[in-house]
Amino acid sequence: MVQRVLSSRGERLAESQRNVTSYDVARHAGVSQSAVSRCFKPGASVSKKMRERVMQSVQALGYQPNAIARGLITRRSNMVAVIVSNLNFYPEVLSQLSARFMQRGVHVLLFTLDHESDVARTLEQVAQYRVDGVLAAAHLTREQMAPFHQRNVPLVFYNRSYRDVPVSSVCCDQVQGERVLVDLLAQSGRHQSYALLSGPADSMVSMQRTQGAIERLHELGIRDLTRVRGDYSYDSGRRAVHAIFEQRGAMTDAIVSANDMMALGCLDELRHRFELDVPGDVSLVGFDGVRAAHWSSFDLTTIRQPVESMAEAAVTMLLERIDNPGLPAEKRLFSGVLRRGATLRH
Amino acid sequence: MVQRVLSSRGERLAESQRNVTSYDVARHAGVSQSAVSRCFKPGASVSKKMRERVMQSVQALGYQPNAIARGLITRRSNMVAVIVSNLNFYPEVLSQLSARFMQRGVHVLLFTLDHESDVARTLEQVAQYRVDGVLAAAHLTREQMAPFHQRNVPLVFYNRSYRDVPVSSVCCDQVQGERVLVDLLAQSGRHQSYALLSGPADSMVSMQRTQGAIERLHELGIRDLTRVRGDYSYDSGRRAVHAIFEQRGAMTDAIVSANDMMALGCLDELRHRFELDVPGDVSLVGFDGVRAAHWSSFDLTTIRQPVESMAEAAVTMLLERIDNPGLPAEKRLFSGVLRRGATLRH
DNA sequence: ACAAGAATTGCATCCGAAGTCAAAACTTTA
DNA sequence: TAAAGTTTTGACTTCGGATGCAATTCTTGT
Repeated sequence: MVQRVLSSRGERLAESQRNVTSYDVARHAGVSQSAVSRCFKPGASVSKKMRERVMQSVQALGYQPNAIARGLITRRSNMVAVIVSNLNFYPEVLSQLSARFMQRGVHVLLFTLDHESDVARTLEQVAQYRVDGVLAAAHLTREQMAPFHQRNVPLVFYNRSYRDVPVSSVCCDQVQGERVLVDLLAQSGRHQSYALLSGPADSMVSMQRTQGAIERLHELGIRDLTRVRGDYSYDSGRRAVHAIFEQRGAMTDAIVSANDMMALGCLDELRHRFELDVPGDVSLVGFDGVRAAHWSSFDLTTIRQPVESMAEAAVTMLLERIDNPGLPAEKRLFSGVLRRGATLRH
Repeated sequence: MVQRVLSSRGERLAESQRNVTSYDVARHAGVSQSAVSRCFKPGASVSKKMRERVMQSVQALGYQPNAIARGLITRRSNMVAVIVSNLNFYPEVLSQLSARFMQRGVHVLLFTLDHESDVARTLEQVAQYRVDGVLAAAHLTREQMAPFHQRNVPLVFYNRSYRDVPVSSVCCDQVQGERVLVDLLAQSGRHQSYALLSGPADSMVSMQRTQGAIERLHELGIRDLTRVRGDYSYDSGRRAVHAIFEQRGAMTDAIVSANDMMALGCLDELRHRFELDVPGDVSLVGFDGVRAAHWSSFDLTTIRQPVESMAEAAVTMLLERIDNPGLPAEKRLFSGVLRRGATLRH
C-alpha cells in the first residue's frame, strides 16, 4: 500500500510554491502556532527560551508574518489611503506624508485622481481595502464622505475644509495669507490697476485665496480689478497675461496669482514676451512657496505653506483618530509664511 | 426568560460596529454565502434570478467585499509596491505609474526611501504585505532583490538596470542620450573648455550619463575637462558653477549637467551671479526634460525621457509577469528625445 | 412524460495569523 | 514537601470570502 504523508495542514501545495507560515515555523520549532504568533506580538507572555527557539526557526525558514492574514483577524490593516488630486502640483506634500506615515509603521495606499478618473469607483476601492484611515488632499462631496463616517473610518482633509461639516482638516490659512500679500502689494507702490488670476472654478483653495484678495482690495478701496482664470499651471499663467492685457490694455501693473506656478508663468511671459520689467513695470505675487519660486530667475514674493508642519499635523490627527475613534473632528489652520522676493515695485 | 437571539455567526459584535459581510447578504437574500461570493466573481456560474436577488440585498445592506479576506484566500492582494527613492525629483513618474495601475484595477502601496530610511526594514514590510509585484524606481542591491526572486514576486526596475542580473527593467538610454548632447555641443560652437557636472556617486543613472559624456568627448578628442559632482538639486547646480570656476578660472564655456535641475541651477548662477550670458558665454545641456526646462526663462537644451512610454512599459511588464510568472526577465531601453533649446552657442 | 445532460446551488473546507481559555509548567510560601 | 499562586503553553475558534465537489434544479430530446 502506498503510504501518504500528506496529512498535516497545508502540505497539498508544492512546498516550494508556498510561503512559509507560522505553522511551518511551529512545526520546525516543535511548538504550537499560537506560540509563534505570540513571539511577534510585543508585550505578549512568552518565555525567553520559547522566544529563542522560535526565532531560530524563523531565521532558518525565512518566515515573514502575513500582514493580510493579520489584518483579517485584527480588523486593522495598518494601511491608510492617501488620496491626491494633483500629484504634479504638490510632490512635496505626498513626499512628506509618506515619510511620516512610514516612520510610524503605517503603510500608504496611494490613490490619485485626475479629471477623468471615476471618483466613486476609486472610493469604493478605498473602502474595500479596509484601510484604517483616509487622508484626502482632494475634494470630496458630502455624499462621498458619508460611507467613511458610517464605517467609523477616520478621515482627515489636507487643505480643504468644509464649513458646516464636522470633518477633520489641516489647512493653510488662504484668506489671511492672501490679505497679507495684498497689503504688501498696496504698500509697496502706487499701482494703477490690479489683476487677479484665480485657479480652477472647482478649487476650494482658489476660491478662498481669491476671496481673501478681493476682500482686502475692497477694504483698501480698490474695487476695479481685472479678473481672469487659470488652471494652476505655468502655461495657464502665461496665457493669463494675454487675457489680462486684452481686457485692460497694458495698464495693469499688479498681478495677484492664486498660486506660484501661474505666477511664474506670468513672470516669464511678462519679461520675455512683453519685455516688461518685473518689478519695474509690473508687481506680482504668488502663493504656495514652491521650490522654483526661490530660484534666482524668479525670486517671487509669495506665501509659503508650512508643508512640514501641516503634514505632521495631518498624519498625527489621522493616527490619533485611528487609535481613538471617539475623538471629535478638529480643524487646524496654519498661517502661511511670507517670503519677500523681488517681484514688488517700490 | 430573556430571549437570546445571538446564535448565528458573527452576531457577537454589536451589529452597528461590524462591517457587512457576505454572510449578512446571504442571510438577507436567503441564499448561501457561496452564492454571494460568486456574484462578485466575473464569469462565475450564477443565474440571472440569483444575481438580481443578491444584488438587491447588497444594495440594501451596503455590502462591500473585503479585499483583505479575498486576498488571503486567493493569495492575490491586487496590490503592487511602488518604491521610489526621491519623490521630489520625479513627481511625473509616480503620477504616471499610479494612474496606469489604477486604470487596470491594481492598487499601489507606496514606499518612499530617503537617505535616512532603513531599506532593509522597508523591504521587509513590502514582503509582509504580500504584494503581487514590485516596481522599483530606487536602487536595490542584489541581496535585497533575492527575497523577491525566491518568492516569485515579479520585480521591475524603473531607470536602473543591473547588468549580469537577470531582472526586468525599463530604462532611458542614458549613454546614447548623453552622446547626442555632447555631439550637439561640439557641433554648435568652438568651446574652449568643457565641464562635466555629475550626480551623486551612488546613482546608477548619473554614472551612465557621465560615462556616456566622457566617452563621446574622448572620441571627439576632448580629454581635458573639469569634473565636479552635485546631488541632482538646483542648489547643487548653483554651487557647481563656483566649483568649476575655481578649478579653471572662468575659461569654461561648456557645461554638461547630469540632470536638468542642476543645469537650471547652473544657468541661474551663471546669469545672475556671474553675469555671464548663456548661450553667449557658456553653453549648457541638461538631461530629463523636466517641465521647468521648457520655461521661457530657461529654454534648456536637454534630452527628454519619454516618461509616458516608460511608465506604460513598466506597468505592462510588471502585470504581465504577475499573470504569467514564467516570463523571462526583459530589459527595455527607450531613447530619449532631444529637445533643442536656446542654451547652445553657435 | 421521462431519461440524459447541462446549468445552478449549497456544503464544507481553506487561506494564515490572533485571541480565548483551560491545562501544564514553574514559583513561591507555609 | 504540599498547597497555592503565577507564568507559559497549546487546542481550538475566529476573521470573511473563494472554491471543489456533490446535490439539486432546469433544459432538452425523444
